[in-house]
Amino acid sequence: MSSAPLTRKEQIDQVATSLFKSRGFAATTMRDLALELGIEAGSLYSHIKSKEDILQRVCFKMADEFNAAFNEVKGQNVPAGEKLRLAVAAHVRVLTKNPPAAGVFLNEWRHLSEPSLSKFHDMRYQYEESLRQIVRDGIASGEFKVTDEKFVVLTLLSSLNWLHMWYKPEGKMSPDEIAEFLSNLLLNGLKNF
Amino acid sequence: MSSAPLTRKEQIDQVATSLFKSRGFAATTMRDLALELGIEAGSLYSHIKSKEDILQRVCFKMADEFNAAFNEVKGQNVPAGEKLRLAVAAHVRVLTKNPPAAGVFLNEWRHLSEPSLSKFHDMRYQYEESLRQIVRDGIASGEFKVTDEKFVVLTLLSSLNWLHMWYKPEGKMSPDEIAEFLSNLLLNGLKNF
DNA sequence: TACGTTTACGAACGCCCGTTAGCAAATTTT
DNA sequence: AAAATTTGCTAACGGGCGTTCGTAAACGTA
Repeated sequence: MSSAPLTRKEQIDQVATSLFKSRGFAATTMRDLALELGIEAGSLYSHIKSKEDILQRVCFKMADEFNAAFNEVKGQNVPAGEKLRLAVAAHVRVLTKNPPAAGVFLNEWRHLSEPSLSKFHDMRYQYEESLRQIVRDGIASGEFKVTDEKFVVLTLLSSLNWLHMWYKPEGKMSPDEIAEFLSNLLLNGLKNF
Repeated sequence: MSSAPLTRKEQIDQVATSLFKSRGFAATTMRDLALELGIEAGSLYSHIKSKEDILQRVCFKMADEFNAAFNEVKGQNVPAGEKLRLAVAAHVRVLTKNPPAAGVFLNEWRHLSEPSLSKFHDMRYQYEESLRQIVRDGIASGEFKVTDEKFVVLTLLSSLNWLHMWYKPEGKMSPDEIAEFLSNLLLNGLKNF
């Protein structure tokens, strides 16, 4: 359970991520960040290219993790309901593994500049589209009674993506239990939970 | 259907709200705002006290609207499921009546400074607590099978509060239809919609 | 016509921002 | 031990920020 030794650059990314999440990207200054690390602001530039450089690294690293987790689900040959359950679990697992990075990924991506911003948009669209496909399959097979798969996926992601706001690793529910709870709630509803 | 003539101050609030929502509070400059209004930055201060002054007005005005809409639901003597349905409808109605203001209320409140920030936190806690009470009543009466009312309310609000991100007044669904869709999804689930 | 109010201008203020440059320790590699 | 690399400092840059100030048109009202 020992953590690998972080390079200075990784330390910077990590501390910046936590500041970006709690104060926002725009409201976090390089001097704040340096102070947190016990060095001077100018010293940061021995390790990083720019402030946005950090943001890009965090955002695309998280995007990769979401995709990797989801790709393991995609291939499986199971009913839509079960596949959605697995997708939710994968999503929750990534979200809870690194809540600060998840927060930056979800809320601060809009401070990316082009062409990173467009690339980010594209990746997110693909991810959502894959989820919509699962819901469409469930509708086609009669498993889901709903008709508007866009609306369903938006609601699904919305309810998942606030998790990082209140999730605490030391809380009483594990990521898997959270995933199960959310799956049940969304698939069966409050009345038939 | 004619709109009342806006005072200059109300115009400023309105334009600022839309900028705060699309660019964020911190990334919106007074010079941006002035440009949008066709005046100089200094001229703004003939009408407003400060940049945060605008933010406060938007946030607390929205908070009042949420409370007002919810208070009409609170008093009604109906089963928990029905009451939750009404609360969702009320919430959606406020959310969709002014999406930019809703966006600022939901995402930019953290740029409030004390004591406004604490006041805001308190109001939101009260709102959430009222929702939790409905869920608790539903659990006590056996109407809801779930056990963790905190989790339920967090998920409920999460799925509602992203509405402003994609809702367009000219879209094919009315606020009431959206409310009904969301209520069904949350109460009955994807499988029994 | 005179007067108070509303609305706006344009310049400037003090401050903070991201970033750069040149230099010097410290650390690692050879 | 020498060389190369990593890490950090101090000082400063150009620029943008929210805001203030004194002034002046424009406007509604008497």
